[in-house]
Amino acid sequence: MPHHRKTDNKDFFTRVYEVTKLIPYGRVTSYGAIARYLGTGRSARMVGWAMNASHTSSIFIPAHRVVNRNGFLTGKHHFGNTKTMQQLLENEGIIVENDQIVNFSEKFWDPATELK
DNA sequence: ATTCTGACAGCAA
DNA sequence: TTTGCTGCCAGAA
Repeated sequence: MPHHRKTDNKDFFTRVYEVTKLIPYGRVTSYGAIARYLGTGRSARMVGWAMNASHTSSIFIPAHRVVNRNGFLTGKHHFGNTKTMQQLLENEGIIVENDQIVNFSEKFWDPATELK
């Protein structure tokens, strides 16, 4: 990919969504893990941007399954209600205490090792 | 064209 | 252990 234009930017968001959609029900991953899987390991913040934009997408993107590297629900304020993200996770059997996922290592799904 | 901003992550203190 | 700073880089407050 020699060039990097607007269409490519859109591809980045699309690629982020593609990976996000593959996160299994009841599992979670991190912004950085998605970034690394896409080969842009230093663009974790951009993954956050993509999650923010995903809410306006007509396609369902399970953005609630993306948390920070320590399992904290750092994106909770970007859902309609402050409690929404946690509720969505709890609906999938994930336990959240003090904005952090319990047994995070067991729930963690790393695209780099799970996808081939 | 320029500047500002973050749903992060890593590391220095 | 915890906090604070810095690099990051695509969008647009």
